[in-house]
Amino acid sequence: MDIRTVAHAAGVSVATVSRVINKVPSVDPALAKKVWESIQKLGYVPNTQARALVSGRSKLLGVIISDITNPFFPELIQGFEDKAVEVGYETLIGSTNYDLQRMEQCVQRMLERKVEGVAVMTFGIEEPLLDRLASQGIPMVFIDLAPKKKGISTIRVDYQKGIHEAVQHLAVLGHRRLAFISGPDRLHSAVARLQAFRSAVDEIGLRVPESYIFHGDHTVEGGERGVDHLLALSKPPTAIMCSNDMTAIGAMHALSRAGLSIPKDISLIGFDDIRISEYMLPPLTTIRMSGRDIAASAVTALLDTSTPPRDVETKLVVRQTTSVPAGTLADLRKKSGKARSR
Amino acid sequence: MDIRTVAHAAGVSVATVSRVINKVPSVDPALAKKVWESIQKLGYVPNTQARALVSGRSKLLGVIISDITNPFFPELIQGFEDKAVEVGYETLIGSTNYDLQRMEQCVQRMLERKVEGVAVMTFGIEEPLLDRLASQGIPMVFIDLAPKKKGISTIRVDYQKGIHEAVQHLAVLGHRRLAFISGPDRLHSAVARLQAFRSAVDEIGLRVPESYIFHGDHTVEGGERGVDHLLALSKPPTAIMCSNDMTAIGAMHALSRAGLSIPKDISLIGFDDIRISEYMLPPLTTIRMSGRDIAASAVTALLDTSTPPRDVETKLVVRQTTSVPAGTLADLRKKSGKARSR
DNA sequence: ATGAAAGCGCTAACAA
DNA sequence: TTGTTAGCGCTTTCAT
Repeated sequence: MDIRTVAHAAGVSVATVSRVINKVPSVDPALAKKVWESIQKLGYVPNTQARALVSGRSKLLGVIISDITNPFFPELIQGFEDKAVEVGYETLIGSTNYDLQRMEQCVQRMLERKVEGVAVMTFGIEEPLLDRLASQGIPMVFIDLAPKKKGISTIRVDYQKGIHEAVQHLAVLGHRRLAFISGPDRLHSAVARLQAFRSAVDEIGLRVPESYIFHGDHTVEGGERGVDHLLALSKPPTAIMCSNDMTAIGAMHALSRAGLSIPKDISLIGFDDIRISEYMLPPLTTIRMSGRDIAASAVTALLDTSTPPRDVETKLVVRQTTSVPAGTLADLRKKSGKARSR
Repeated sequence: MDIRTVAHAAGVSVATVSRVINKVPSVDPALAKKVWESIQKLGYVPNTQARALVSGRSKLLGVIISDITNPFFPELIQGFEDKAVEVGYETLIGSTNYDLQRMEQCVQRMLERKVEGVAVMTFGIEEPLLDRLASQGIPMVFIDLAPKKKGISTIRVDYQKGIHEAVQHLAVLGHRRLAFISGPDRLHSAVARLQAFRSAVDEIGLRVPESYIFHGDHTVEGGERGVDHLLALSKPPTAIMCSNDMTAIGAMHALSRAGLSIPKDISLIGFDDIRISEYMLPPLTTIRMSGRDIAASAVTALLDTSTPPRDVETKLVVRQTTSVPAGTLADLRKKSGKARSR
């Protein structure tokens, strides 16, 4: 069952069938109709491999992510896939699991399948792997960090804005002891978030002791460990910002395990605004960065290497994990003589 | 840069290069070494499309899921992919978004890419689509529901066990008014869960009024609506079981919005045990069904059509969203004269 | 053990 | 507008 079968059934040449399938305008509508009918009747499905082989176009786009289990990535993938399908492409997903060897496998697979572009949405990539991609002239797109090579574009995320808003928000509430649970250092976007935090804090004249910066790993476990560390300090922070929502969720868990209530005893802010955050109890205040936007930008960038992708913004979404610091409340209580506020 | 280039560089024929790549044992080790060196030096990558075209084997397995945004599915995909890579296959993911048209597109894509098997991990599939797959002799695997055709296998999930345990657990705590927020009716696995609930409840001689059965849709929103409905009843339930964890999470949210505390005022049990459930506040009591197990089973079933896949079990994981019903507590309080228990 | 050559199913250049 | 035909890069007989 191939294109010849259809050609024969419709009484035309294979070239005509090919033209019909590819919607080449020059074909006689009557003939086209006949061909479509044969296709329908025979249940013919063109063989993508053959098409790709001869045309040199795989119609395949790769995305490399680190951990499909972090809800941020499915959202991103969904956005990527939606956009890709929209422009007639398919998506090859590679999940590295933060493992270098798997990353290598991913790249190899992408190469073998002759993808027409790959979006690297993970902690950097080894130089040699990158070169292999680059040497095949495959367009690439990165988040934040962009090795300066042609064919490589970067989606810049304005971490500053959202993080600045968050720090302001905390400062206005009266917090002076702000901590930060960061992501893995090798992950550029994590480093950028930490930097943004540092500069935002600087700006309002606050000093953050190094012990208030905990190096996590963007997992719930990292968040838990971060809180354990922070709580063990002689003077714990009154507010914690996290490098991503998964970390914040882990933090909530550890905080609650420690018998602390959020936001009464301690304020918490996440980053990403994954869908589940809104449904945490209490709903998580976080900084929104749209995975879908990033993904859509990525697809566009891969297909049109000439126009640089537009930046992605971040912004604070205030929900219910932030309030005035415990001390303030205690003072208020004493002053007003009420046993319980609220 | 193709197989000929390598052949030339190594001073052998293309056939030999092909044999080396495919590890055909008959090749002279010395020659093989030379070929590998050339491959290395040239950075040659075999073209999958060409290989697939000539060999008729795409080394591609498809998974169709309904909603990549529901954390259960990424976990499943991860399991599928891990297993697939292990046996030398790649994964083509199709997300239908509960949309029939997208389901059709998915099937079409799978057909075009000549997948060697597809796992349908979503609410059924339209008969004609199934026939298209079947007519190409593509092995399929389903969860629960198995259209009786050859080449189609089924992974049976023992919903009974876990749900039975859950109902028992609730009954032992003293709950008599059990409600259920189900999933979409067209989704067979959802219907099976509801049935298991009904039979488990029957077994302990409880009667569940129809108003206690809310038809949700496996999303957080569905869970919220379910709770809204249940709370509006003149005699609301004291415990709610949900057809999946996302529903339970939505329910937690709505309950908390209504000012009810979990599990003091109402007990809640989910289904799936997605990773985030453990991190909810309070941690969600739920019924575990391993997506990874299902996925691994699915891959095995697709590659070996003769051996039927083994069943997947479910089991209750007690965390902190269940306790004695509010009434009981109130009685206890009165009797003991304490203002607050705990 | 190795090589020569015939396609796999399709597209695209060229001819008619 | 339609048809003929030469490959795309590879695997796999069939010879050697």
